[in-house]
Amino acid sequence: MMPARTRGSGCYRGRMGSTPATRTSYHHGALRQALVDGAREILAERGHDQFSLNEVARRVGVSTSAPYRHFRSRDELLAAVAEQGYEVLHQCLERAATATADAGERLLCMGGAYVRFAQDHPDLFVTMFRGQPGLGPVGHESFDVLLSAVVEAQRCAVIPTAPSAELMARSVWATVHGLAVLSLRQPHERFGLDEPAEDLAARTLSALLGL
Amino acid sequence: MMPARTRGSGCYRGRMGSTPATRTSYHHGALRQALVDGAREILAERGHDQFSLNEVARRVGVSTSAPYRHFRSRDELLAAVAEQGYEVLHQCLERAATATADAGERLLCMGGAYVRFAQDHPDLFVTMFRGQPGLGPVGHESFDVLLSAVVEAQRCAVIPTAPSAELMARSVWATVHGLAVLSLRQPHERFGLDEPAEDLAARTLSALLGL
DNA sequence: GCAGGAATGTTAGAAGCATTCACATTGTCG
DNA sequence: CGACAATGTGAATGCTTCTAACATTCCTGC
Repeated sequence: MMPARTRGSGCYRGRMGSTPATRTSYHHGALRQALVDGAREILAERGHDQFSLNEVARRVGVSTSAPYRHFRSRDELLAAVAEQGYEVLHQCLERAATATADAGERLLCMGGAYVRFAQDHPDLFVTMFRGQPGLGPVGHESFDVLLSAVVEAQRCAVIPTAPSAELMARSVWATVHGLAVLSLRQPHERFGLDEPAEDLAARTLSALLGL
Repeated sequence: MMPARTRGSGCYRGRMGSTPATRTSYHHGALRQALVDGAREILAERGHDQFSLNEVARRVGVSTSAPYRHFRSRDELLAAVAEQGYEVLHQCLERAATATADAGERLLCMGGAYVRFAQDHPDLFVTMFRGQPGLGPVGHESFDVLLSAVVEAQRCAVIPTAPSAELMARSVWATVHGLAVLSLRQPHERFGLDEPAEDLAARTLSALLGL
């Protein structure tokens, strides 16, 4: 009944908000992505410890067992969120990488983009680094973007060539990662100074790389 | 009945292992600490996602509601674990700080101690940085140890005095924290090189501080 | 020493969550 | 059009956290 079946994907006309969405057809149409989005909402609102798969289902307007048609487990949904996070991060890094022609400044921009990503999308950032260890394939792509920038900077001799590019990239990643984590945790605890985290990243990276 | 009541604390004669401990008296005697220890065991074995307060209680050999006499909630037990972590970290940092007289080398030792702490006690480390934001009071003490070392190194002019000591300490903390996190997550993924994380820390900090 | 309250532990149970299974509805393809 | 795959539902299981009423033990003031 109800001739509303806009062919699979897209026939979902619930509200974006947090009220239990109303559906017009038996099938949702785009449940998988809706679940990921709903999960992100809840993660952003209540944090990981309060996260509940049942609540995601309720919010999306579907029975609590429906998610299992798309994800084997609650953790797999969170993994999908993390994967989306790696994609967004990858885009942020690539945008930063192409923002400037100077190889040294490029590294600073990328560091800033990393911490800004963490602050703009804490739900994604926390999810990415909470689950099981290991980068997804897209995580490796993100690292490659950084690695290329380091290689290029070494080629231009704007940073020392002393440790290998991989080691140096790892140091850079670790540094900005630490900055991102701590900036999320202790907003400005103890340091009244509210230097934007990206500035702090640029300063720290400058020192680290001898720029 | 049963004249075994070695006066409160200490009358607990369960095994250290993971089998449900047997108790001889009604009262446990040192339940609070036993719960923290049990929690650490489970965290080390199964990780945070599998952590269950009920299981801690079972393992310690006590009913599932007994923990609530000592902790208002499951999270409060985890907070106690985190607090213990900050104490251990503090000791590690102080030991490293007094290991050498050279102000510059001291900073490297402390960085190494930080990542070694994370690797030796991942249960504590993860718990400390998983819960609600903010350092406990003991966390601040740990930071103060680092801050003092930076101040001293600046006084000896072995590191630049350019950014304030607080900012520099924050950079150092962030850097070693990032190294610790990533070393726990990607053991040696992608880098066949298995440079001990402490060496990586020393190298990275040397570059950061211009040592 | 002993009464009685403060600590501490127990049992039973409410409410919520993850997961599964049998079943219902719908899209799709021959 | 008719079967089959995909997708969603309802009910049930066994876990979890947490509360409430009750039991035992410690300890303190008399």
